[in-house]
Amino acid sequence: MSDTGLTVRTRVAPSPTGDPHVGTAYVALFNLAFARRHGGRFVLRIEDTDQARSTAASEAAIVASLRWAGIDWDEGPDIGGAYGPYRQSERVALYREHAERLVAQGDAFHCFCSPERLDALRRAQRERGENPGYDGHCLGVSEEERNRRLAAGEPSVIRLRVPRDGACRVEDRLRGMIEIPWAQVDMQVLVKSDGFPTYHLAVVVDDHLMGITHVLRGEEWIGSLPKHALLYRCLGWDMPEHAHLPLLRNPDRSKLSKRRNPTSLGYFRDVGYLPEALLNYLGLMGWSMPDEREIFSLDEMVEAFDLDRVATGGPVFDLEKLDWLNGQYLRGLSAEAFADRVAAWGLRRDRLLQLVPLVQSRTERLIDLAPQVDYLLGERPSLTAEHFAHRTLEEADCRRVLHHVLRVLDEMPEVTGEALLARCRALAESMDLKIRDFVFPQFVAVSGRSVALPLFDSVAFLGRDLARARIRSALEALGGVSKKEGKRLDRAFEALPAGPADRGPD
RNA sequence: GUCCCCUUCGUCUAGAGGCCUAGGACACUGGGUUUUCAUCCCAGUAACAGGGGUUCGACUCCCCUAGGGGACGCCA
Repeated sequence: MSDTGLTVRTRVAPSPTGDPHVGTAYVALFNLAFARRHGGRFVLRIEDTDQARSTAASEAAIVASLRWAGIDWDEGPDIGGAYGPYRQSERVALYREHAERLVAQGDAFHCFCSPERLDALRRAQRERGENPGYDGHCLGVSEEERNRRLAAGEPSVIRLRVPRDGACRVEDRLRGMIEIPWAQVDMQVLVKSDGFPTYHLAVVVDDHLMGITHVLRGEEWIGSLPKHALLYRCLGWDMPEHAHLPLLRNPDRSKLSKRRNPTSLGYFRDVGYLPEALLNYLGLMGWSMPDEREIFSLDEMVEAFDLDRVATGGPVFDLEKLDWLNGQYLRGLSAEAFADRVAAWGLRRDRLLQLVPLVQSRTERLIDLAPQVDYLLGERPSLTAEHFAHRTLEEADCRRVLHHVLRVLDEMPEVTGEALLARCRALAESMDLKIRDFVFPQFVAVSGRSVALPLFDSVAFLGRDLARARIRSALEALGGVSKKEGKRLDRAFEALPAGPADRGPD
């Protein structure tokens, strides 16, 4: 609060491990609005402490997407600031230093347990019906032994020492006092064996060092609150005020996920939502204007923002209302502005250039161009099961193919025509299908017809998210995939020789 | 399973004990304007999860139950 006399500082801290998520923009919006409202500063910090999954490409995409959405930060990895660096991989020494201090104080300890042991431990605990958690095995390691094993280069991590009795009480700005028994809190790893910190250590150290006064983050973090509170205490720091925002939900009320819905900011851009409409819509999720106005700009939201008006129930991310809102914005544009938006969206030269290799050889008169690319520049027709009638493939086969392709799409780090072709060739072969047949349901799903421009290039042009949405909707047209069938298909996919690579995060 | 969070129309929400015969928006239905369609305008259907308290009075406060969600990783 501004009444603390301190400058309000908030941050959003995405992890660069995948496509830019609409939830990131949502949390960023609230942090931004709160900071601006109180004349404070809003910071972008990149949490790239997972060396295996973080990529520079993802970071770049996130930065670009947030900017596209209209989110602006005062400090960040791309623009610098007084509290840098703003990329956690560049702050490792800092975490190390604090971790060592915690070890010296006896608040943390080295652990030499192998992943295999921990795995077996957790399995056994679950079998016994106990809560999985570290058993304190290395708590008994003497200082001499520890130093010897460390000197010998034995792999180790640093864990937080957590009290066993009592409960941790922390005030949440939105939900009031939250009390969690310490027995529920695991002895969390703070420093991994690669020397990198985990989220829990890094977030506390950075939020403190960067002068963050208010942490507005997703509800999913409530369970980690005790660890963070304990770290603040052990390090002798004041804890920033915490407010856990509700989680955006799928229509079935589970946490919004890319497996069930479009979640990538790129999707919203490619389909043609205006960033100001998207931001407005996100502002309607769990928050309302004092006068109940539903159409408002970012500036208007900033002016009126008040944490007391944040609701705690998880809002369903409902595309229908977003569509209406986007329509309001689109219709409100001048003819000039509208034309500019259309051009910037789909008729850019670079975008058109991507189309040329697909259409040039098939074109005799320019007027014939539009019908060829209709499904690439526009929505494809809606489908029914009849669209999938095929001389050899049954509906069940089509479902199987589409489901598996969806999995492939999820797993590919980058969707290119060539990569997709290679992947689908292998998949078709291991499913004992001719590529020609394998490709049929995809043509229908993606283009709405069985004959269209080259499939894989079409998918690449549309992009992962749009393609995913169309295949999902095709699957619906085929009667939908029940939870049970989904599991069965997942298993079938995983059993295929050309099956899965690593599945990405949501 | 354990812990935690949440619960107003199908959906987003207003409501901080009497102003509530529960308001608005999307969606839906009906009507009007319009060369079709859309826009736009008007009207309508539709909710306080259930049960106990507290109180003169509960959507609003407390408790229990139910339902939903999240977390239980060398991921964030």
